[in-house]
Amino acid sequence: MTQKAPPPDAGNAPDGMFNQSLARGISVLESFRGAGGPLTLAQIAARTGLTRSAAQRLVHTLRKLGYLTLTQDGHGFLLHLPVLDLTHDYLRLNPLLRRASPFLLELRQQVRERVDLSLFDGARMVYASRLQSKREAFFATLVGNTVPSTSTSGGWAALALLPDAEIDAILTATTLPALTPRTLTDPDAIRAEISKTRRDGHALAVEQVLMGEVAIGMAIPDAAGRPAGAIHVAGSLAEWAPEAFRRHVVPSLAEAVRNIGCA
Amino acid sequence: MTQKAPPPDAGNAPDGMFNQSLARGISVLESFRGAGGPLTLAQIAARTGLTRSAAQRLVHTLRKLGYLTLTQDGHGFLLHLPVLDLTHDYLRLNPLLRRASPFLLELRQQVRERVDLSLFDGARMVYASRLQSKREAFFATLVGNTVPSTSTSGGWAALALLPDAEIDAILTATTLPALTPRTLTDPDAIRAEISKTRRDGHALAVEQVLMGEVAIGMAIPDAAGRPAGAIHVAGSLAEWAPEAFRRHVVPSLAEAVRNIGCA
DNA sequence: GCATTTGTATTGCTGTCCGATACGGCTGCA
DNA sequence: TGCAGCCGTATCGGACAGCAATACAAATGC
Repeated sequence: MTQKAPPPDAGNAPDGMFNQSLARGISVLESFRGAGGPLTLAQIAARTGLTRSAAQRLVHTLRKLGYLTLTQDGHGFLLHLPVLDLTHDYLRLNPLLRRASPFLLELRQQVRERVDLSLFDGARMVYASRLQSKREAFFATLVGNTVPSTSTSGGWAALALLPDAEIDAILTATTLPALTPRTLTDPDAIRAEISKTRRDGHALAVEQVLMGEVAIGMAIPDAAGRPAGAIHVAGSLAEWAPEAFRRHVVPSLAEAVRNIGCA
Repeated sequence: MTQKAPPPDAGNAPDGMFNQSLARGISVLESFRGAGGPLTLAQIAARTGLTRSAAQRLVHTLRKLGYLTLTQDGHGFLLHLPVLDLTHDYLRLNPLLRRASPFLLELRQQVRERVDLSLFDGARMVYASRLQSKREAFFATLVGNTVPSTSTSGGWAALALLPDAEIDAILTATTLPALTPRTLTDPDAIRAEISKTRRDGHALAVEQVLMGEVAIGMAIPDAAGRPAGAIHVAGSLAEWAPEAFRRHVVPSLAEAVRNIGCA
């Protein structure tokens, strides 16, 4: 009976166990989301809604801990290396990655195309591992990069495991950005793709994220049957017709997913 | 007065601007370093040196913020997805990566071997970007993975930019693990490699991190001439004799480093 | 079925964090 | 040359947020 209803967070009840200082400090780290470069103290204060004083003290603390650094020209702060230590611990300990890693390598050798593993997080898929990358813009290859669940083969495959009500919630809550001219933005078109995915057991996406790219995704369920993440295999339309790519990839991909089992 | 002996912190000066709660919360995140799996509350408390109560409150807070999660079987806590958001922001904003990324891609196309960028952090090199990986153990390919500066071509190249006194400090402070049977662990042998690197402008490492691997590294200096990071190019000894690999890689690598300039 | 875990919840005291305010060093505009 | 507006930094008394001890339900393992 412990599982009451962890309040939807938004209107948070007075929580006597919540550490405000820690939350504020974390919000300083998060204030770099979407920033275009170093942030000054005033900018951090503005982005977090904190007092200049509070921001100052938290920045000071994070600096002593190594997580923030003053840029070399002294004109602002940036996230610093210890962040990557957390990254490594997260990736290293992630149960899905641990289970999937040997099979990802095997899959990569079989299909000889790019193999990615991304983690399901509602409206977005978060890249956790990219075994190879050829053509892409560099920053798209970075760990932690996200793409809308509605715009990738892996996302479709993950969404296909959810009940329709949840899919609708995601489709309506999110604005659907057109990453390419061919990206599907019509909710019904996306629902249709999810239906196809349910029928076929895998998703096929053509030029949804990047022009010239075809990708096939399959979801990895967790023990409860909900999507934990997905594996994509991506190829070039210059080398593959979509159907040929499907025939090339699906058998190995399906076997990999089967081997991984439930995460 | 109030500022007597804070906690048994590492003998640091009393710092009225230091936010203890934030530091403790971060230490909870860091407590997963080296963990073999999920941690229980008691383990977190033990690893951080916090009271059970304190650990509880901080874990509670980090959970509400999404950074920690209770494992599905309810038997411990793990780092969670928002960590990767910080990762992405860090990588995206890192000045060295921003400068280097186009040239890394170009270099990769020219040499057609694995190209890595790692960041210099004293005794260790931290992987920030791996453009391709063929043979390695999966977890060695993860972002945030570290290798001793003394055991890699990139590390040698970075150390070569430092004054000898600092090199000695690193060599004596660190225990030098033998990652392979051929890893150099004798400080003088490493000093000799650094000398060669200074003479040649690049480092060549054979089977220092992984058997069967040859790697060439060049350092990227910051504005002050200190090492900011290094680029490695790694190939297989099955395909390349070390000297042939050197001739193949060094011209393109040197050009890339020249183009990147000072970070 | 007792002993020891696990995660969770409550409470009164106190010491830590709060935020207004002030300072010195820059940059750039006049 | 000087003022205005940033920058990051430092200080200080008061109050409120976080502290640690303690208790509880549920799961685990003898």
